[in-house]
Amino acid sequence: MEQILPHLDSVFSIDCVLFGFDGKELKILLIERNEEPFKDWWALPGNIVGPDESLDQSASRILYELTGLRGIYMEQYYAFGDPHRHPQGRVITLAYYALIRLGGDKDLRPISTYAKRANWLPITDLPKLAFDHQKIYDKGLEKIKRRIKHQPIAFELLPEKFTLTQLQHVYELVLGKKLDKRNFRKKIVSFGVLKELDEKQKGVSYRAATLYRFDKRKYAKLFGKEISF
Amino acid sequence: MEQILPHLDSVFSIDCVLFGFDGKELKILLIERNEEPFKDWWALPGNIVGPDESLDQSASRILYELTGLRGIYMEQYYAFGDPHRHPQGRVITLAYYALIRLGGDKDLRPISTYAKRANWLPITDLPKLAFDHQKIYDKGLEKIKRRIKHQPIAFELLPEKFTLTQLQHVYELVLGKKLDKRNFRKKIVSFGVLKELDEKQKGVSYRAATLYRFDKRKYAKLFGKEISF
DNA sequence: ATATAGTGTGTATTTTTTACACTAAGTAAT
DNA sequence: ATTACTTAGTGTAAAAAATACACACTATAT
Repeated sequence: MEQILPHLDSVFSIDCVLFGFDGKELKILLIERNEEPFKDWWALPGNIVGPDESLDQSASRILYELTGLRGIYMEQYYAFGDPHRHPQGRVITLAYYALIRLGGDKDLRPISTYAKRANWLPITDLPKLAFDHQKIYDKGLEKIKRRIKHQPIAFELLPEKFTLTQLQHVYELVLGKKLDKRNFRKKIVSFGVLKELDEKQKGVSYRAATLYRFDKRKYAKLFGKEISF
Repeated sequence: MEQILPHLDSVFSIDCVLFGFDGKELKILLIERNEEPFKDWWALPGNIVGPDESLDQSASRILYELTGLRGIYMEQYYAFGDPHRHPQGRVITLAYYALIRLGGDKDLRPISTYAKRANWLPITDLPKLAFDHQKIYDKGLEKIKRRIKHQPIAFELLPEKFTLTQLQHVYELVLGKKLDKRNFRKKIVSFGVLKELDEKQKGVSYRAATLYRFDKRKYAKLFGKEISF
C-alpha cells in the first residue's frame, strides 16, 4: 500500500495505568526511566504504536512486554495531546487502564531496556511523575471510580475465587469510602452475577468465609440493564 | 525544537459527530466527499491535527471551519485506530462530539473545498458512511445517551430560553423513549439547575409555557454530586 | 475451656421512583 | 361572547430502593 497522505512529524503512543491489588492496597505500575528526558524519574509504562497494530492490540502488546500478563481487561479512556507535553516533539498519547490482581506468587517479568526498573507503588504515596503522567493517572483513577459503579470491573482485581469481604474491600479502596457490610452484600448479591461456591476460604485463623465467583454468563444475560452503586 | 523522536508514517486526525436539534428532530452534520477515496460518499467532518494545536483546540478549529460556530461544548470520546480503517495509509482518528442548537435563522457557513456540500441529516435516516464513520457515529450516540443521564448536556441542544416540554422532548429523542411528563418535571426541577423566568413562550397558538434557563452557577455548586436520569 | 477475630444475617425507616388524569390558560374560529 | 381546540401545569398513593443499625455464630489458636 502506498503512502499518499501528508507527512507529519507526529508520534502516537500508548500509556498504561495498571492498577494492581494485592489484597491490601491499590497500587500502580511505574517504571524508573533510564533515558532523557526525565532520566531517573518515575513514569507510566508506555510505548509507541506499531504501524500494523490496532490500538487495543498495541495496548495488549505493551502490557505483555512490561508485565508478561495476557488476557487482561483493558480499555482506552483518554487521549492527551498538548503540543508541549513531550519536550522533544509532538507526541500524542492514548491512555489505557488495566486492572490486575497481584499474586504474591508469580512476579512480573523484567522490563525492557528503556527502564531501570519497574515497581508497583501504592497510590496513596506516589512520587512525582515524568511528563504529564500525573494528569494521566488522575484521569484514570477518576475513570475507574465511575466505571466500578456501573460495570463489573472490580472482579479483575481479585482472584477467581474471592470472599464478599474482599470484594467490599476493593470497592471501598477504589471509591475511597467505607460501605455498610449488610447493605453491600444485599446489593451485590441482588445483581445476580455472583455464583456462591461450595467452598470456604483456607488458611485463616478465624471462621472461614464462603468463596464466590463472578458469573460471566449471568452477567451477559443482564446486558443492557444497568448496575449501579 | 529539534525533532529527535523516531519518524513514523502515521497521521492523526479528528472526526466530529455534531448533533443538532432543530426543535423537532435530532440530526448530524455530514459532508459529501469531493475526493477519493470514498468520492461522493457521505462522511463525518474531520481534519488533521495541526502541529501546534492541542487536541481540543484542533477540534474547535475544525468545528469552526466547517460550521462557523464557536464556543460549543465539545468532548473527545474515543480513538479509532484500526490499521486499515483508511485505505491509503495509517490514520488514527480521535472522535469528538458536539451538541448544537440549530437555529432556522442563521445558516451554516459554506464548507471548505474537500467537500461538495454539507448537510444536516436526521439520524433516523442516515446514508451509508465513508470509512468506519458509521462505527464512530454509533459510539458517539451511545456516549451521549449515557452522558445525558448524568451531565447537563441537553441544554446545549436548546436555545438559551426553553420550555420544560422542549427539554423533555430532547431527552426523549436522545434516550429513544417516552418519559412521563409529571415525573420528568419533578425530577429536573429537583436538581435545582434551572432558573424559572418571568417570561412566557411567544408565537404559539395555545397557552404559552413558562420559559426556563440553565443556571450554570447553581450547577457549579452541585459539582461532585451526581445527577441521574 | 476460653479468648479472639472475622462471618453472616433482618428489620424498621426514609427516600426515591413509578403510575396515573384532570383542570387551567391561551388562541382561533364562528 | 361562545365554543372548540391545544398544550401547560399540577398531586397523590403505591411500590421499590436505600439507609441505618447490632448481635449471635464459627473456626482457630492457646
